[in-house]
Amino acid sequence: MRGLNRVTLIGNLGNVPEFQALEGGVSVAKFSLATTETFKDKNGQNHSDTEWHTVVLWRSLADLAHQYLKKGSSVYVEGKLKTRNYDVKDGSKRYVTEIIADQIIILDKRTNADE
Amino acid sequence: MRGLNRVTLIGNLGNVPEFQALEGGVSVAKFSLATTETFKDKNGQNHSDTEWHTVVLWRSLADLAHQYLKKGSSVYVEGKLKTRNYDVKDGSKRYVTEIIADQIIILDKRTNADE
Amino acid sequence: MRGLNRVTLIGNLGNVPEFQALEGGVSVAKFSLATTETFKDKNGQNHSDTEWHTVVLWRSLADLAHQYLKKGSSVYVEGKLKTRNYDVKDGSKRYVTEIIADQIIILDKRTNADE
Amino acid sequence: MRGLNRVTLIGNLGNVPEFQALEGGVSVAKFSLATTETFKDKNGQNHSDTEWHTVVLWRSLADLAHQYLKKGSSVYVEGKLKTRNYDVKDGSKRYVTEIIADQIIILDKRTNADE
DNA sequence: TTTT
DNA sequence: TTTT
Repeated sequence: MRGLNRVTLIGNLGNVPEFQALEGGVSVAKFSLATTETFKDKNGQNHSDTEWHTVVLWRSLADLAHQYLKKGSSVYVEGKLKTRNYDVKDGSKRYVTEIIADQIIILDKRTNADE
Repeated sequence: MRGLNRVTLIGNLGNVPEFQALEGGVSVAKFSLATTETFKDKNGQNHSDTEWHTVVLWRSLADLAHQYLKKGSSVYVEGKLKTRNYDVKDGSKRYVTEIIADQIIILDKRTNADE
Repeated sequence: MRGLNRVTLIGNLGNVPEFQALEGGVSVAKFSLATTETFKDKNGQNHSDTEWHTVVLWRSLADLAHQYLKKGSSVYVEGKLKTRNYDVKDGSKRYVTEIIADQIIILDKRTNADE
Repeated sequence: MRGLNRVTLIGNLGNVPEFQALEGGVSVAKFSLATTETFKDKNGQNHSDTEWHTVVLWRSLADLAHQYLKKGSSVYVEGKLKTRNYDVKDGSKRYVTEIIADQIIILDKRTNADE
């Protein structure tokens, strides 16, 4: 291994995972994950800051997400950053950064995959 | 703490850090970091995949980067993901995801900050 | 920063946190944390492996643990490894490795510190 | 995945890796790794604190360590904590906590495995 | 026992 | 000693 590209998140899903079964039996899922940070400002006031992440899961992780995660679920996600580009009509390019998951831990009791 | 938003990278700088001393004595630096992953495909062929990240550093970390990092430097970066949006002339919005560093370790002997 | 010493755990408490208010207003807490790994063996059988860790918390983290964590609580712990030695009656030394926490996230809804 | 048990270290080897080829073609290596933390005390004095870790590597990671790491090498190690016990002559037990590596990145230019 |  |  020569480089390291790792992301770890704990947060809540902003939507039901979008799930697709691709040709060849491969499945993909995608969801938005909110991570919230709380902090006190210099005046001692509590604030919170929410950051939204796009999480992409493949194969068995996609199936797991599809089966057990719902809007609001709490989850630990581990993966890597990947920036994709796509073309837009006007001929320019757009970039989007996603987290390709390689591990998840479902943190809600009720929706837990081991039940 | 309620959420977790952490990125850890080991890679090489693609450029000299851009450095700015803002009003009020605050400094910022920004650089591109390449993380390279090597893997064998199903035919046993070696491949490598490079991902580019935008790393932003504030205050003393910006100063450290400015002083000790150069193009090609090897560095460990720890921070959090932040997606900013900005307006474009045509009235639409663009999004860019950056890593806001909160720790770095310089991994090159010759440029080491502790020398 | 020149070195990195970081541990991240998600698991369940094996006991109520032991809590002590030391002289000078400093508090300490300590608990055992079980992390469970599940895996399939070569015959496809499911197995699980539990590892026990000693987690030590100081000051406000100790207070938080004391107030919100109980036996069985699910928690994310981030900290560093520290090996202490102590003398035994026979004149020899014993070593014990602990995780000194610097962040925790309480993962149970019901005992959540933010409620 | 239900639990998380992860350690990440950046430090220097205190010794040449001890290497063993076990029966059945499996290899193991073991080394001590020093992680050094530097900090300023309340009087502004610089201090450093070194922690020693026992790192165990199996199979291809053992071979890699054997071939490329030497005393003083700088390395990134990722793995999990495992506490083993062993019996002592007087009938009591001793415990030792080790890091079982599952990834390493060699950080010295000269000894780099990719050269 | 390492490194800067 | 925990949890699913």
